[in-house]
Amino acid sequence: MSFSEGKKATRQRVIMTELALSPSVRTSELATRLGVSAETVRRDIEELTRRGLVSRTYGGATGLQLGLQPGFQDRDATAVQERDAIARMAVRMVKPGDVLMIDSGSTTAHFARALAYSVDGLTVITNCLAVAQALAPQKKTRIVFCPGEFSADEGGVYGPDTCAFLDRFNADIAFIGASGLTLDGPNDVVSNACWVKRMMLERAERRALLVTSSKFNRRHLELVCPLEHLSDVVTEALPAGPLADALHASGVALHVSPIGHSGTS
Amino acid sequence: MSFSEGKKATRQRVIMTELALSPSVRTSELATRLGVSAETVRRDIEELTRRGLVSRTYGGATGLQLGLQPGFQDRDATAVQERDAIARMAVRMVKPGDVLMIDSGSTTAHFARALAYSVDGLTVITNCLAVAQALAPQKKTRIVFCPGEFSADEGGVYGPDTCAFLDRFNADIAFIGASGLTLDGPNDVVSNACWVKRMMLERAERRALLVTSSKFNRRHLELVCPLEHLSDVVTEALPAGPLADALHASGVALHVSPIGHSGTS
DNA sequence: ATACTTATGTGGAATGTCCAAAGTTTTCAT
DNA sequence: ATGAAAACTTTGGACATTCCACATAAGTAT
Repeated sequence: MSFSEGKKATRQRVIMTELALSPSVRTSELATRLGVSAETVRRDIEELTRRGLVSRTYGGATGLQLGLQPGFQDRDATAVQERDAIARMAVRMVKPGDVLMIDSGSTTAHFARALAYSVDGLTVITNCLAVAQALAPQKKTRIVFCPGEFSADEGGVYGPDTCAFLDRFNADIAFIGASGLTLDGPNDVVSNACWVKRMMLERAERRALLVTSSKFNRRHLELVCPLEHLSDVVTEALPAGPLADALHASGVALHVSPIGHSGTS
Repeated sequence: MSFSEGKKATRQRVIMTELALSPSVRTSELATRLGVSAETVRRDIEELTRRGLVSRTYGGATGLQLGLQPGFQDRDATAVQERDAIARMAVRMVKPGDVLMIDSGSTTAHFARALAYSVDGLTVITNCLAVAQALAPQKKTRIVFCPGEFSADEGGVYGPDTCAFLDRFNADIAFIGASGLTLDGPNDVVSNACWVKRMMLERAERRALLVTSSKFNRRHLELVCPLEHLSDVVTEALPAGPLADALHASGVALHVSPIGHSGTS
């Protein structure tokens, strides 16, 4: 049983630690600090870069943008325009003084950003780090954060504690996201997330789903709830075929916000 | 009526934008892209660095650690070396598998970043956004987040919910920060924060205070606890005079980590 | 216009970085 | 032990970046 972990691994761990403390490191400094040649450090950095843990620069390396969580930000980078459009449309559902529940997810985080400087006097209950962060600068918004186990992939907290906590509150509107939307209803990959969504829906007067049209007809592990449980769906393109019919039949209010109102670089 | 904002300002804005998109920029590339000499870009970067907006590197610049709130950030920008030293020292108190409670604050956030890639298999209970964010990429760490009202200034959650939640757990070590440290003990400006700190101290085996020496003998609104309640104090310079005596008399283990072991820019 | 401050460009010396090739040490399986 | 592979250091030359002093340009107030 090896208790040590190999010199290379140790070195690279030091590099990562250093990088967590300051935004950039220099090859030469690391070399002296680690007592190895610059070439070795270069190789280490090269390897870490290949593994996607750091970003190489001339003369050293930098950590990658924090909040660039693999699962989270990946999705966040794509479809910015779509999410913008949805966010803008969803903001119009909110009026000053409302109590909102906002689910974790990249679309809902976008929504929170749009909300921050648009509506005053809100109370927002969320399990999502990015949402809290987005709303934080707006002092007139009260933010209640849920307890739970933090998941880096989702950028939020989950678990029984989260659900039990949510159960104590009443909200005007719940805004949730989803991995997919089918005739059955919204679904998600992660079971824990489903429970949180369900709880939010249960405790809110209006129940809005925020999804990009790319999620239409995508079926994932677990169904969040039947379509009829939703009161509103906000998206950026008209659904077609059976899904459109099902939405209509369920009495869901459909908010469609075509892209292209304001260019975000 | 100036509609434009001056060439320099525009240039620097471009630099910031570029930096928001990729973790680092190169002087040479910016120079050609902006159509100015490298010397000018260098001067721009230098100025941005002085303003605390970017961090200069050899050959370019990188953005600074994201995820730190404004009020938070302000304090964080200062005394980086001190906090680094403290963080490194504090990390040595932690062993794999420990259960930690980490308070919100800029020093503790720094500590969390240092911890992220240094020790495996931790469970961290925290009320601080930045701490969760720092630890998130390290998959082997379990992060439990407290409920509560989110305070943008402090970058964490507070309130009765927070305290009640903490009361359910037992930890090996609690790491707390403070606004000041006097003969009486650690104190803080914000009453809510004090309660959280107290609760953490109460639920942990070892009780460590992380403070920069600039906090010595500073008296603020509320006393967190008497000196004797602490088991460890981690700082970067030896306290002097009565404070030193008091610490010694209280049986507190003092960990001093002088600055300058590893030059980080 | 003139004087003054601020921005920007230029050139060269000093220093730092990169890369590849070759030599040395360490590690490890047999 | 022994040989082979992996890891590391060294070396030297090509190239990039920095720094500094000074020249030039642009903008501002008098």
